[in-house]
Amino acid sequence: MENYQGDLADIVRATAPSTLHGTPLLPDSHFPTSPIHSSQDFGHPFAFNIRDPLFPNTHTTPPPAGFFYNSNMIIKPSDHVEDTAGFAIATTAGNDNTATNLAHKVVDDDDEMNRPSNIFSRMLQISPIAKLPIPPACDSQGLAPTSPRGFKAPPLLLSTNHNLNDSKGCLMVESPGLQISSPRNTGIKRRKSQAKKVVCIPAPTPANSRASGEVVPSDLWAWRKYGQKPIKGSPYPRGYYRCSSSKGCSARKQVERSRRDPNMLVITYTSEHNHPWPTQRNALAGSTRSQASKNHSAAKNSPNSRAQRPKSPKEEQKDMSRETTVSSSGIDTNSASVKEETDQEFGNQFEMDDTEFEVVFPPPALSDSNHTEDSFFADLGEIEADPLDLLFTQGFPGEEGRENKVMDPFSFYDWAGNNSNNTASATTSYGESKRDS
DNA sequence: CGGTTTTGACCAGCGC
DNA sequence: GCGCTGGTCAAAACCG
Repeated sequence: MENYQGDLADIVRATAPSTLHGTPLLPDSHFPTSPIHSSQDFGHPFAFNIRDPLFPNTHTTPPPAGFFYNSNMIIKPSDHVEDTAGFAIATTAGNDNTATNLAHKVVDDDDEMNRPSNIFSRMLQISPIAKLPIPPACDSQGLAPTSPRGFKAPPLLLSTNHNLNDSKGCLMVESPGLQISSPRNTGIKRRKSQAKKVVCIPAPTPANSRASGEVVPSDLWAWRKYGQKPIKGSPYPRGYYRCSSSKGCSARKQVERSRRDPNMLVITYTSEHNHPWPTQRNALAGSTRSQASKNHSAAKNSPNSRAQRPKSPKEEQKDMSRETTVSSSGIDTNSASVKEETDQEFGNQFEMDDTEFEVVFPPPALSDSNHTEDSFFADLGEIEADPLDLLFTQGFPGEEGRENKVMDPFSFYDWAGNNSNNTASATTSYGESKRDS
């Protein structure tokens, strides 16, 4: 998989779970042996003729399974998709990337569709024909139906704005309960239409959250936070990150919690990386602040202030604690619940223009986490036994600091930044030099 | 010292 | 044109 790169790869690499139901996630050949890719590999994430970390299926070479890549995020016009999706990813695209095209391209490889999924693979899926009750999911605002399991929500509409004949073309998911990015539907951003990818993922554990309660899902890209804003209608602020792996890289992402389901994160990727994804995170300065120190810092440095901090760090922490149940191993058992319960697929039909699609979401994280915990950890056992575990215990070539560290299957959310056990921070510490000062 | 995060200020898009 | 809102800038603080 020397050809793929990007967020997915990052996550795949950082994600230990490699089996589900005892099935290997992917052939070894699907795993990258090197994080370094040819220059052609780091093109526009939204172009379908090049390798897109979030849309591996659009490429001729089978992408590595797992997470985004694992076909898990599938938009498929008519075929029934049995595979499970990792996350819902809505992509805005330019020119020929109509939703339909997108859909067809995305599902080009049926093998990918049927590839077994990983532990996260069922968190949120898009598949064609399920006729199931819709579980909580994210919209562009991270809105998720708060309905209990079995709740039947209105159909989702995934459509393309055909009024835009250029890069403004947007893939939209429209629904009272789900809605993914749109130029005019200004949930994420309303400025110049920009290619975006919206990804919903389960929120990282509090261990991976910042003192403010902000969670920082991470990938191999190095992100530097450059801003945070309170979002109207949402109790959670949105964090703004830009790629710090390379000077001049315009890749950015926005991270915010789902309003209705705080356990879900909505990550919006904009622009593209113009460089290979980093082989290592070399800069630790400012990036390895321990949670404790962060808490301290936060407490010390956050005297005020504006709505960016709707709650004090402590309050946020409390909230986080309430929102997620963390096992002694630091694993978010709510996520575990999701993982476990997603065995029952929930679907929701939507359409993309004249093509019908279906989004399958994970079931809500139920309160009876105890119920799921056992099975979850049972699955962890599987994970640990998986050969791919090597990838996460020994790391990849060139990944100093990761070797010999058994990664929390959820730790991919933050490879280090906020977890002192890890040495690198996905949201920190890479190449971009400080603004000349 | 070089990197990050924090956060107040500013800018720009959009609706009215 | 104005106000609202989201996105970005950049100085200061912080960390290893």
